[in-house]
Amino acid sequence: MRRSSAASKSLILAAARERFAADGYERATVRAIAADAGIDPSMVMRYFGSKERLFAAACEVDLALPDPLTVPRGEVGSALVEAFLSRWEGDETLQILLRTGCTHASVAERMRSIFVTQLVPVAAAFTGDASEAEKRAGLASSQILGVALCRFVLEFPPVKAMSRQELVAWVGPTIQRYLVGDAALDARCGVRSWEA
Amino acid sequence: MRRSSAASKSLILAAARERFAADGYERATVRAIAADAGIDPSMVMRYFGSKERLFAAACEVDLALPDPLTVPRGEVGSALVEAFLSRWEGDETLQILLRTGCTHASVAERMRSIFVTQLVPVAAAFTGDASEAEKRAGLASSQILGVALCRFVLEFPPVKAMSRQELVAWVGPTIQRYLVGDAALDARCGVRSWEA
DNA sequence: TCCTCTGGTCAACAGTTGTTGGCATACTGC
DNA sequence: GCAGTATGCCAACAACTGTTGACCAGAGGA
Repeated sequence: MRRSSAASKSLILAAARERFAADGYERATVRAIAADAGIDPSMVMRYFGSKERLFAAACEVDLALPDPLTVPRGEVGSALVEAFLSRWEGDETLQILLRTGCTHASVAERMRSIFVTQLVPVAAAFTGDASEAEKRAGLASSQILGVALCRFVLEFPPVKAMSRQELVAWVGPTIQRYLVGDAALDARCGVRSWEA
Repeated sequence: MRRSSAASKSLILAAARERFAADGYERATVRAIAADAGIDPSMVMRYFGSKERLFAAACEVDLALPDPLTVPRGEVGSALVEAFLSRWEGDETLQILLRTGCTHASVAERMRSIFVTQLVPVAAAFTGDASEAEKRAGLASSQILGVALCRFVLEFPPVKAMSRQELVAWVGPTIQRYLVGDAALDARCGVRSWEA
């Protein structure tokens, strides 16, 4: 009895997260994960039942976004970008979701539900209209996921190289406009109003 | 001799594009592609040599972006968004690249090179500084790829449901600011200047 | 007519995958 | 001491993968 079962389990989980994040679902083989963890493949099955359930365990996530009501209205955009970057750099979970969500419908579905339960409420704090809140949250997601994609997954050199402050300075205002900007004003006279 | 070899080849290619776009590289098996095309798997190998070369043939792409000098300076953003949406809806190539680029380093590399050769020049038309052009092109990419991701791949309901004009109205100004906005002014007094 | 060339079918290969069951080993409680 | 249990290793499984080569059918020129 070298390790406790809990220790083995978390070893496997850590290795799995790394592999899933780096290679995606199919190419992260149970054997490779087990080898990384220094554990027999059969133990993976014993502890997690199947590869699919191991995957599910590997990508549990809570965005832990800042409460929109605790930050000044004019800084929601940059606060969100900050929060997302931290979250993204903190562990590999979001990378796993993004990488595998592109090819696995069930993971995409999961991302959609995360989006609905965690980002839509933020947008809803700034508008009474539920459908508009969804739209605004969707736009904000597109920009945030796009940054994550280019910076952490595709690794576009300039996006990867930009400092965090620089990124926040550029992208924050975009999110700000999407979330609390005045759409009507935008439409009327060209965008100008997300500082509101 | 039922079909010409060219006809078979393009049948296979069409089926391959669909499968790669829907399932990604690994789960789009040669057998499945061949079955879709109504052709024996061995013919796929005969015509394309290997699965990898079939994949390469399936995702040749030319963005055909508008020449930035032919559109009014104030409309570059919306013109680009329009162009990208058309390109994206036109065929499955970009979907293949995005879906598989998330898990395959070589495809990601290819996306990076497409980015450098096709988007950076657009940004460079508005600034003398090469490194700033890269940065601006990177930011624009992040927003454009993010929209594509949410609309065509992850299918976030609100982003998928938005009309094209609506999307252009929201996202166009963002791209405009990234490409031709005044960064110094942004930094000094809050963003306000991408109409320039 | 025969021969050849082209497009197509079929069966099989070697390797890898997720998954399973049996067997050894060490620790724990009696 | 012993039995029971939890942990780990090993070999094997069936299924599936990309890929190969042998063989067949029919068209077209000699």
